[in-house]
Amino acid sequence: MSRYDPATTEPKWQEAWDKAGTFLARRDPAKPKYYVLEMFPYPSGRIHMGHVRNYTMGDVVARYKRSCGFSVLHPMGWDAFGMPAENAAMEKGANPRDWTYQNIADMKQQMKPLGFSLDWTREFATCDPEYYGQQQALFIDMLKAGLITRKNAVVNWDPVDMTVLANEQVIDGKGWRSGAVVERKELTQWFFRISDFADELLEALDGLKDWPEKVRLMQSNWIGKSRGLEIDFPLTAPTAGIDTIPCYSTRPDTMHGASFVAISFDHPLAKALEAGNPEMAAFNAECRRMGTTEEALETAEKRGFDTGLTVRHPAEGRELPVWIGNFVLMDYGTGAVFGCPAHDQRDLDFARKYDLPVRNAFHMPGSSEEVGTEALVPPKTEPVVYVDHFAGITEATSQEAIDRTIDWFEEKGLGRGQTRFRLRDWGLSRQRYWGCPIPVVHCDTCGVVPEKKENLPVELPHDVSFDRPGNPLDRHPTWRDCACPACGKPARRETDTMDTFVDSSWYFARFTAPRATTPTVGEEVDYWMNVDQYIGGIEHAILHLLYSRFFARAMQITGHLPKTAIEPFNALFTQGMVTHEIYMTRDEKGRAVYHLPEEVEDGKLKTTGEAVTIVPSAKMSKSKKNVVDPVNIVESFGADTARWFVMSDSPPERDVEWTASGAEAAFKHLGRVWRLAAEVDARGPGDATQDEALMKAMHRTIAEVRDGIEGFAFNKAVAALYAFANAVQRTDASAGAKRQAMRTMAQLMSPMTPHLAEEIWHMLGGVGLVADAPWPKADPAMLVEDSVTLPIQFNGKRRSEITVPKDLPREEVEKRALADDAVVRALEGRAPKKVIVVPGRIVNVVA
RNA sequence: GCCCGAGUGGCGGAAUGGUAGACGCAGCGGAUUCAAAAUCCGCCGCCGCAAGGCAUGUCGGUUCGAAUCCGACCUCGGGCACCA
Repeated sequence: MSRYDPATTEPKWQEAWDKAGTFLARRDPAKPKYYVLEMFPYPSGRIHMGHVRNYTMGDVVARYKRSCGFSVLHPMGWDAFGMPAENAAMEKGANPRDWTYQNIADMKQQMKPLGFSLDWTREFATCDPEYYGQQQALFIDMLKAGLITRKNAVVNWDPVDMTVLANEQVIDGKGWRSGAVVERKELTQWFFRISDFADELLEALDGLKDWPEKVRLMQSNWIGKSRGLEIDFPLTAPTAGIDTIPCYSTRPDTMHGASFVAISFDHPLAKALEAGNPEMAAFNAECRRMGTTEEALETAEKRGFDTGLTVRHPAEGRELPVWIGNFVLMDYGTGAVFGCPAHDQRDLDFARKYDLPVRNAFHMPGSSEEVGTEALVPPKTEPVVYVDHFAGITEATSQEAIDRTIDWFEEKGLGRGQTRFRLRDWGLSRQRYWGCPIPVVHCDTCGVVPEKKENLPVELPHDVSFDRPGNPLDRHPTWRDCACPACGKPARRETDTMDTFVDSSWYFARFTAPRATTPTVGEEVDYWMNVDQYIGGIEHAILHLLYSRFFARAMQITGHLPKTAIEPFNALFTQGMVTHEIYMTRDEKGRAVYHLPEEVEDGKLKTTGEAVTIVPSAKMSKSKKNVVDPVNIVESFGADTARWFVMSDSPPERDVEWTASGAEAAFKHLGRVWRLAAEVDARGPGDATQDEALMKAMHRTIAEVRDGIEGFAFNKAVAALYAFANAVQRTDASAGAKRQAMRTMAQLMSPMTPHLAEEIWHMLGGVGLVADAPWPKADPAMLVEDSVTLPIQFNGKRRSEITVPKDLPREEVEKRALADDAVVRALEGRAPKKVIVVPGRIVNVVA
């Protein structure tokens, strides 16, 4: 062999690892453990470059930690429930279960050649009855522990298809299949009581030192702890048995500027009034068609309807009109707010539109400007001058004024200071087939009864039809029928299934004992939990991670996790996407037509020669056809090339653009490394001590690769390895020193390019597998240089540089700098005002 | 709309208060070759003949010194509770 051939080399070493059981996770009390986990994939059927990047990062960490002497757990599984299987059933007549398992088989076959150091014996899919049966057991335990409740919630309802729609199935307020205008419908559903843990989940964020700051911030804002005031606004004429409208506000200091009260279209008062007012009923009905997302609500045009009722200002006694506002959510606070147009932009827009008064509650010191079209929102930390303030405040920061106003209202008995959270309970019911059945039974005598654990799993029926919309479980001839677990009389199963977020909220714990007949096993979770390093996309920063954090607590309360695992993920890393240019032409009607990268050459279509428009890099997506299939890359260049490329160039947290030239360059480099190893005389003379320059470069590289991997800067580790290859290529060192250098090269590259590393390790006479070799250590003595080059600045601009011995005293450095030609010229005979010497870094002469 | 993040050569990026552009891609020049592929060596921010000047999304500030810290803005990306 005169050239590196991945097609024969890669399978060879994969077989060697398999045969030796190299990557099986074993509980070993003599070693520290390390659990590295990548967010498991949805089995779409094809792996994509995003998967390759995600799993390569995890693999680099797993292999590195293994070399450092840890007992590593690095498992893989499938997040297998979800809507795409049902869509495939509707579109292609596939059975969701068969479709999903075929996809899993396909994806596994595509993933295996990439050579990840996974323990495949622990693989499972969330749609395995052995998995979701244990999830049902967890549900029952959590229900009994009071962690789950039932209440009403609003869903998107398609009145034509008679089915519940997911938010992504609502397009411009219409059902994606039927095109019917979507309605809001209230259903009784199951909820995890996550809001009971709001404060706890918030406080514990501080302890997550190895999570990205941005993720902690996002979670903190999502939980949204606020302190405010609940104030009762008495109706001047009580209506429908309602005599006050309680409002919650985090800015009670603006109460003097209150000029209206807005209630939700779902507020009890609105519901009572609309019965006798067709116009109002029509307005409310329109509001209720708005969709259920916060985004839809916030971006919709602000509209209102005057109820004709008035309330009294609780502190000032004046009358304020009561409006229905399409921007007020019944789920938040009390479903009613007071509007202060002077100090809130949304309220101001609303007031201008409906000609409501605008009153200043305060102004900035030294001014008293009228509010025009822009609300006056002062910074929280600077004092403002309060106008006619009932709580006796004249000048204060808004935070001080908020606190004092809350106290004042509490003293007078007119309001209640409250801490509230934005976080709502987690609705887990889904009106769908392809999910984990909720293990409860509805009995006419006993009501809602949890299934007995010995009857688990409540298994999904296989014989289902998707010939019409809706949940096939509802119309299955026999599945619903069962005996009540309490009284034994005929009863009906719950046909709702669980949100797929439930499946992914505890899978990490299941990997520690994937075949157990209980959800977890004490000694296994005690040893393996927590996940030491979790890696996945930033799109999961809030929901998946927050739900998992809640689940860890709920599992601890129900005895399925130890107290030490209350936060399941010690360290989190969020990686960027893999992107690619988009190639586009237009058809005769001007519509965009997209082309696969392999159909394009030099900016032209290979078939017709037509020039394509190149749209800058975007997330790889099937619809834009800017996808590169990892299978093709592995076939042309080998797994190591794909792995090396996705680790190089871009920092892992940022997006990386896939380019054909970049992939080829990676391939060429691996060939060069192989050649460098092949050229080394495996028995040639010489030893490392004689070639200090090469050995210094080697130790520097050891340190840089270590720092790069530990600091999640794989691109820098790769850059260091490129530089080291250049050093080896250019050296005239002895065969012995080169051999040493290239063996270390094999070790340092092994986390990224494990197959090539095994090959050259073997060529150079390395003992056993490089995967089993202990990680090389950088010798601190080899990392220091004797002299250092210092740039010399004059007034902060670089003018020259001097090379001085490393330990030269500061005064001597200053003396030599001032003697420098460029400095002498710039000083023009003047004396310097100041000379700043930063040892080892820079000299700045200030004149 | 709200919350979070990112913007540096032709391109991906490095430098996280101290020489802006490590390393790689593309490009240019050379060696080798009958020729090509492969490989190797060198050059490579912009303007300028040069001296020098200008450059890290934009504008302003702090500092002896700012890509890095602060303020305002612009653009792009992620999330917004039933996509996974």
